[in-house]
Amino acid sequence: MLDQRFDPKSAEGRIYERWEEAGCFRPSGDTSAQAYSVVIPPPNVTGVLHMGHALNNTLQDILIRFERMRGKNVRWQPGTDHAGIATQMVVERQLAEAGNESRTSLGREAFVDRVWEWKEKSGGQIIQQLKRLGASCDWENERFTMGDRDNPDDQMQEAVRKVFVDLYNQGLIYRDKRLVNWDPHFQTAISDLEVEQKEVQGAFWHLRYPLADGVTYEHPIKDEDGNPAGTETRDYIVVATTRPETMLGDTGVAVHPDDERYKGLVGKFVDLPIVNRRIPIVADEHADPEKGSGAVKITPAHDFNDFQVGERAGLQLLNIFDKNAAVKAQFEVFEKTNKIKFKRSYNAPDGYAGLDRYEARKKIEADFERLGLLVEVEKKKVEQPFGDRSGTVIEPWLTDQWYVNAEELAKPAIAAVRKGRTKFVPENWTKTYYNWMENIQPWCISRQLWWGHRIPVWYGFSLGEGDSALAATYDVEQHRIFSGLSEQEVLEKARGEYSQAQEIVLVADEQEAFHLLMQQEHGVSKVPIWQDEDVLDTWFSSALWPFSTQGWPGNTDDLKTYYPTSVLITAHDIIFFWVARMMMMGIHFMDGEIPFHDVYIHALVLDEKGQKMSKSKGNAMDPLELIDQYGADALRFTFARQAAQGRNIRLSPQAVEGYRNFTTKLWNAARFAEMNQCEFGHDLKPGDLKLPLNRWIAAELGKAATAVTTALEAYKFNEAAEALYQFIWNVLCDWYIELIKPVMNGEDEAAKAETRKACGWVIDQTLKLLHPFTPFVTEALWAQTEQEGRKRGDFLMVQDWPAFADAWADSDAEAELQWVLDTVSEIRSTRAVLNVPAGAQVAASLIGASDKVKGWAKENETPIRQLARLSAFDIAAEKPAGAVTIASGEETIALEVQEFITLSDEVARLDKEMTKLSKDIEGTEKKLSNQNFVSKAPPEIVEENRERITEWTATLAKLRSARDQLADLS
RNA sequence: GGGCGAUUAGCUCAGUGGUAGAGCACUGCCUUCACACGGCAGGGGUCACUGGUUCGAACCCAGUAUCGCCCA
Repeated sequence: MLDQRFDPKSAEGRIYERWEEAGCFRPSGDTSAQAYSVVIPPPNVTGVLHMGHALNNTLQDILIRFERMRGKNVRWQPGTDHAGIATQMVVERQLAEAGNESRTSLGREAFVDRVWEWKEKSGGQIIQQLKRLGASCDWENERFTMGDRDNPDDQMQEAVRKVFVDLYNQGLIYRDKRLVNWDPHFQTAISDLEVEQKEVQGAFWHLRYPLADGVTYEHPIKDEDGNPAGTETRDYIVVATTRPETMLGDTGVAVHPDDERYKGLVGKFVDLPIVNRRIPIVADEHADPEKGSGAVKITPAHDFNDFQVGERAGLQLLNIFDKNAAVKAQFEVFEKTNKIKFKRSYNAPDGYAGLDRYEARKKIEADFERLGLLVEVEKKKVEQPFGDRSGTVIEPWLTDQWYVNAEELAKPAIAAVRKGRTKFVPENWTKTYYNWMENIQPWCISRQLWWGHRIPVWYGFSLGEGDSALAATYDVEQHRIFSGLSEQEVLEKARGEYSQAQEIVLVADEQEAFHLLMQQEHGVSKVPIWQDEDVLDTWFSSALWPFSTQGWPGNTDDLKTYYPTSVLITAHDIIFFWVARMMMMGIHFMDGEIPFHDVYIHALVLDEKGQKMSKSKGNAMDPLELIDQYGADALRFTFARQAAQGRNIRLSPQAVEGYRNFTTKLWNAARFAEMNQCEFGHDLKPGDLKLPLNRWIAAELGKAATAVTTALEAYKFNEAAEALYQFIWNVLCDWYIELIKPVMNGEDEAAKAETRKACGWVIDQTLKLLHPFTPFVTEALWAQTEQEGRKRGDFLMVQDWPAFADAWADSDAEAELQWVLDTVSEIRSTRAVLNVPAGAQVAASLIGASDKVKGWAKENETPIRQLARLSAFDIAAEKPAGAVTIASGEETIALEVQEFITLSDEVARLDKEMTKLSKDIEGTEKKLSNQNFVSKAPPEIVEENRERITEWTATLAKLRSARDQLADLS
């Protein structure tokens, strides 16, 4: 006997373990079956399950379970991402908490060891949390983007190295000195995507720059009302800036070429205060005459826009900050002809060296004030770039980094979507994809971190004439570069580059290399080479996920079977970071084959008010708490039910509670079936059922099955969930179970036997259909409804998907039961409107029905009487005196409720119905009298309208006559 | 500045040319033998606005307004 309710808390964990032990999550390996594969968006190894993960993995699991039941050879590839910065941050914080040890005091090797230790111990807790959600991943094939620490030949690592080396050899990865987004907190470069522009309270500093060489000009001025009031002679130009401290690195002032005010100044110079440098005034369209004074200071080495202005105007680049974003003691001057080259350096002005950028800002303001050159400080909201991980303000900084030529790789990736080889669902995301891919910038892939894939590049000095140490070039740009899959390979390459007599020695870094070289006073016999100290952007390895997880660069069976993957399921905030890059890498390295056929972009999960959930806002809901409270099934069904394409999901605990109630409803339907000795675990074929009632529910089940299947094939999770909800609650429970109660309590043993079979079978099929959505409660019911002599055999999750489509369609039974349902509903409604006591048994009769309907009435007399609470349901020739009538088309139902009702209620009921009908009839008549409608609308639509009018008119006539009789009575 | 999207019942949202829907909330009745995490019945909407296309528009087109997100 089933308990009264399902207890998710005690059941879910057990069920999951049994699935896993039985190997239910492994691919079937059936090579004759169609392969279906999905790679999980690998959560950060530091991650904890949040609502986004929960939704994302629920949707994946629904598809995976669905396709598994459909007999496909399914692999859901799980794993985690090493998450460079995030993980390094976690471990650094732990070190700080544990004592005073820092990353740098520990040293690189020891620190990386610590991170691995952390990863083994506490990393990947999110995997356990995914299991609580019910995710049926192929855990035995779990992957980590950093591979196996102890295996130098690890394939995940090899994949990364091979991709880098191949792209380098193809000229698609290159080293360049450019402005990067520098994160002063982590002291690393980050990519454009990792920078968030935020509006913050800031200010505009209006500064006077004195004109050089005694130049003056006439500046238009305005009076108090803002009207032009002539000009004044100025020997200075005013610039406005949000970052006054960067003036130390100014190398020009720009004005708009069409700005009449400054036309005469272009080509002249200003004497830059404090640093006392002469810098030119140039014309450039970047200067906006409407903003501030219309003149802008140009700091090419510390601002992306200024960089471009500098390039156009041929200005020098002046690097004033060190890696902490503090003022350098020595400013470095760079020039760009075709490449940016170091020229010389000179001292920072007195008192500035070592100041943090914000301290420098204060000092600049004070100094300008002192010099009488500060016009005003205007408080203003300004956009500032922040590192998405560190939260600190990003400093544009001139450094050497590694870049991927994304523009080149994007071309085939764009074409693949254009040709429809990869489809976005919903389709409108393709525009977002194109928009970004067609304007893609070089991808900065090097990071000055320790946790990540080390860049497989080694450097050596250029030795120059005579191979003497003194002739060696120590300029970074002159270094020789060796890229290879292994140290072995790199040593080989280096041997080829240097002279035969020299021994190649691997050293730790450039400094050590330098020492080694300097020890060799005469000819160089030992040539040092050292590896690049940087690691790769985390997304570099995630970009390979669809093929690296399947064994590439090996030519494995997995790769052949599961690549390309069937669908990628992810949220839109990751299209650029991940989807686009997988497209680029997949196509490039897999002989032009796309990484996935479909990309399903699901909604973001917001809180009840439509706000993004975040820890800092304190509005984050914990999926695990909801699972504890309502069960994983309830949360999953809520997601499915709300996962309509193209909209965000606002999640409320109330909704989850509602769907928990739904699982309870199902549970109790099964409980009812069990109590009535329904038979589970057998099969039925169309034709096996005789009773219209059973044929009807089989037809309804078939319709639901078709709806669920088509919806899931089209990624319409909400429609699939809705079809199931409706079928289970509104059809199976509200009607079928109520209708079979009289049968079960009746004397007709044959009918009982058939109904027991039908009911058990319908519930079995329902469990299958519902299983992808609510795997736990359905699996529990499957197990607990196993009966003697009818063994379930295997788990529900590996049963065949119901594929009876329309085989059970049965128009006779459907028409009959529809009539029964309508009849019961009409009687109930009339009773309620007339305030007939719910418990009262009243007599009813059917008048004017066709022979067919009379047959239906006889056949279903008992259930109708029970559901509508009738003492009798007879067929009569005419209405009993004083009875209330329900008019519907040709037939009339008379209810003998005189004793319970008041005349006014009945008048009101009739009037209300008549008003509505008259309005409907009028509208339809108007439509039909329109010649254009009759001649141009499809004939079936016209016919439908005609039929409606006929039926409504008949009903209205009956209502009117009932109303007339009432009027007579009163 | 560019792009994408939204606007439908009190709330959250489905609904891509043929009589406006769901869940929740609300109202009335019901301790009916699966379920009160329940049953039955009911109220509630100029489908943001203005034009257009069409026999017919929540749906297609153009514009307006408001709100949101992404990119620069």
